[in-house]
Amino acid sequence: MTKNSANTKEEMLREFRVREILDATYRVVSRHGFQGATVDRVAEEAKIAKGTIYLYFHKKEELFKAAVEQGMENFTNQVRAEVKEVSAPLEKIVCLVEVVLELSDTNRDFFKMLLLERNLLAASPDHPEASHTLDLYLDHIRFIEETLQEAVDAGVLRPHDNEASAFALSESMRGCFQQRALGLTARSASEDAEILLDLLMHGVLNPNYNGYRELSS
Amino acid sequence: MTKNSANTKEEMLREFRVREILDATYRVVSRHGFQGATVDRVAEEAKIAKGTIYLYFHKKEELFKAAVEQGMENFTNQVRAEVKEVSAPLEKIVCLVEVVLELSDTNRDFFKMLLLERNLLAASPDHPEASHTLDLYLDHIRFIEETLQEAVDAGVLRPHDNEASAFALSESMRGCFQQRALGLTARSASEDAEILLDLLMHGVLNPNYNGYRELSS
Amino acid sequence: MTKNSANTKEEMLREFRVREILDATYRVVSRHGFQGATVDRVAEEAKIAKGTIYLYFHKKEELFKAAVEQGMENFTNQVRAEVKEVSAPLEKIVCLVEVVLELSDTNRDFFKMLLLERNLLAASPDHPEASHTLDLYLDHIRFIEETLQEAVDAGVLRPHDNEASAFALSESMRGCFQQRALGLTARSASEDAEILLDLLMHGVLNPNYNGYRELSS
Amino acid sequence: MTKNSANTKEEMLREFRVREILDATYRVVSRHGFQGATVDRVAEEAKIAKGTIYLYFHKKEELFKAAVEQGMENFTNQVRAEVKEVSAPLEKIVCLVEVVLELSDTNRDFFKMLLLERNLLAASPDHPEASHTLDLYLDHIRFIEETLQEAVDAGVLRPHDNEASAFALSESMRGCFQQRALGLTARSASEDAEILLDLLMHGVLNPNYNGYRELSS
DNA sequence: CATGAATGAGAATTCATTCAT
DNA sequence: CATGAATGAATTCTCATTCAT
Repeated sequence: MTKNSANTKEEMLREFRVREILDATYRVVSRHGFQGATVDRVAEEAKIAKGTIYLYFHKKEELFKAAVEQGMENFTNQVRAEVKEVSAPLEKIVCLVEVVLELSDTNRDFFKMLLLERNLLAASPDHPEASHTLDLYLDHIRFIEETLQEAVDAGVLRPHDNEASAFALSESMRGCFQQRALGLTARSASEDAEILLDLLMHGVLNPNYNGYRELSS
Repeated sequence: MTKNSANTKEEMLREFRVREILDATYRVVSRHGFQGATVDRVAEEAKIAKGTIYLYFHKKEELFKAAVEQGMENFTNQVRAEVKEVSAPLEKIVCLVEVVLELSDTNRDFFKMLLLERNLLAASPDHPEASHTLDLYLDHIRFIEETLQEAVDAGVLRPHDNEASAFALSESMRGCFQQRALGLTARSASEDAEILLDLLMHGVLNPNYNGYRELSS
Repeated sequence: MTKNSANTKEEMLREFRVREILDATYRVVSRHGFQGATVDRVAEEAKIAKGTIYLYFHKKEELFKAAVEQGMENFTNQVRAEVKEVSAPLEKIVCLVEVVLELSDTNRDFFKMLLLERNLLAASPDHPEASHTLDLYLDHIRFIEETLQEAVDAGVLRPHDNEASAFALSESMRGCFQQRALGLTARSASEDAEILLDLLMHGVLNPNYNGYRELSS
Repeated sequence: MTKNSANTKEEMLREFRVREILDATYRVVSRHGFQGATVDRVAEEAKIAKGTIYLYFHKKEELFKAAVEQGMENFTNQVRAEVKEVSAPLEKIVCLVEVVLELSDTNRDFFKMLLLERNLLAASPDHPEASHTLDLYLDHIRFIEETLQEAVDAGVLRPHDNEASAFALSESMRGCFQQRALGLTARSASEDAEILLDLLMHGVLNPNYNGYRELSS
């Protein structure tokens, strides 16, 4: 027990330091992008010595990977929490899209860097499949997939390839955010949400048109 | 006339060199990613001296920007050419999706780097709106938009926000390619095309479900 | 207090390093001239890593500017100190000329490079008037000017354009040193001093000649 | 004879080319300084190919040495020519000072670079005594010396160390020009000439002061 | 543990010089 | 002779990482 609490105390201190460093990294990346984010700058931002960072992260890449993953976890956890509040399957989907677009907007600076400059591979380019960052991304996709599946099970959505639509939805939302981050659109997050949902739900085919038979099996 | 042909010869030589260098860049990026792509490596790959590269590109960034833009142009031009062969509006859309997914697959290594690691801003981070790279991306989106519009005009697709669906489609295709590039799916490009088209056309809503009224305007 | 002394210790270490680097620079310049003085050579001479130099000087130019200015300051401070020892106005001038010529001789290698190869503008070519190096030069001139003025005030020298004679004297001394540095004369520094002083004091006109009236206002 | 005239024709072409290149060098140095003067720029300015320069000058240093020497020769030749027009010994000296200062002013850009940035050694740093550039400088000094000597012979100037006063005068004039090139004075060239001549002729000692005896032998 | 000075492997860029055409 | 594309050695500067205090 004593040892355990000692561990716990040390663990807490450690976690506190790690959090401080990651937050500093987060801010540095928001300001300078990943390219301009150096260990020096992170140390300065965190007001600790450069060497201290290496007590908690062995490699620079590890630090940035952790920062990215913390950012993604914060993001996906918030999305999950919000969606969990809703019970109706369809409402859940609506909520998901709205929350994703709004949250992206809130953390815009960091996400801008994350989505536009960084990638899921950088941390382990040779073994992409082993990347924890990738796992987080896939977990998020899976959550979308499950949310869609619930709606299918409830008969709200037609049966279809959930995984594919989850990917498509996720990337479409990413595209919407990218547009705004690049200043290419004046739409608000909620307007984007509405448009995307309409597209996802109804598709673009004219209901009065009957010539698509041969293409859709 | 003589002078003119001499000029042409020099021009051709120059273009040839530029092409050689860009191709080497292309290969180096495919192999090492943008992060690992140094001028030294490009020179070695092109089997020319490092200084020679600087005769054709003033800055490293210029070289990589040109390589990216050449890659994008090749890609979009091929897409346009293929789509142009088709006349029926709906078939055009089908063709577009299939060609994009198949072409991505063909140039997989470079596109993998381009889509996952690179961004549209790197070359001119302070004036994103002025980036030619971004223009190429937007031209591509606009082409998709027009293709969709033709189908709307023909009554095949319902009237809707073309631009948004163009973005969504483009990003969804990008997501599909990303999945394959990361080894996350066993589906073929044409299977992906079929699924994406089905999603785009019909959406996911169950036609027998009537509760979405309040959400769809 | 503790913090203060800690600061002092760090300050001292820093100053020590800076001094070491400047001394190495000094030696490298003496041996290779400014043209041949590279950061690599300075690092090697100082027996430190190249990167270390950049901890203390942001740019190569800054390093060399500092070395030049340190050299000039050492020089002018020594001149002032020696002249201060003397009180009689005329003796002061004699002392100044002797000390300048002798000191130049002592630091011959560095001054050779400084006077022959370097210029007062190099560090800030676009804003020569803002150069601290130039200020140091002008301070030196002003000191000579003041020393002359004292003698004028004492009635030892006739009233005349002090600034012009200060410049002329300074440049004449520079010329003397240059001669010796180039191996063009066998005279000693003190012989040069005597000759220059005679020239400065009496001019070259034959006192028995009366035809210069119309030229001298 | 034929061979001779052929030689002559070739010689003339050669000299013409050399002159063109040197003039271009002259202009490039005036504009960019010696540091910024590259072979590329000279070739561009002369509107010839870079390689052509190497047909006439084996090394870059040789080219710049020749340019400097041509500049100095033009300068000293003009000074000599003007002084030669005058016959009275004293007037000759006056003329010399005036012409030097005015000519410097006329070719200010080049001389600014020459005097402030360049040195007499650069072309042959290891064997300064062997430098032709140095010879030209010394010839100039000797000319001043002779001009002074004539005045001594005529009884206008008192007997004194001509060489030393020639050096002092030359360097004082150089100092005057430097002041103007650096924007440190508003005086005109002829005002400078007058002041310098007064200094040279009469020195600065107060004629009514008798305490300098022990210093002047 | 924390520090931050020192390190040195790299990376980009320049430019004098050569040489095949 | 003239050309100018190609070369590659040389140089500046950066920054992740280490380690003595």
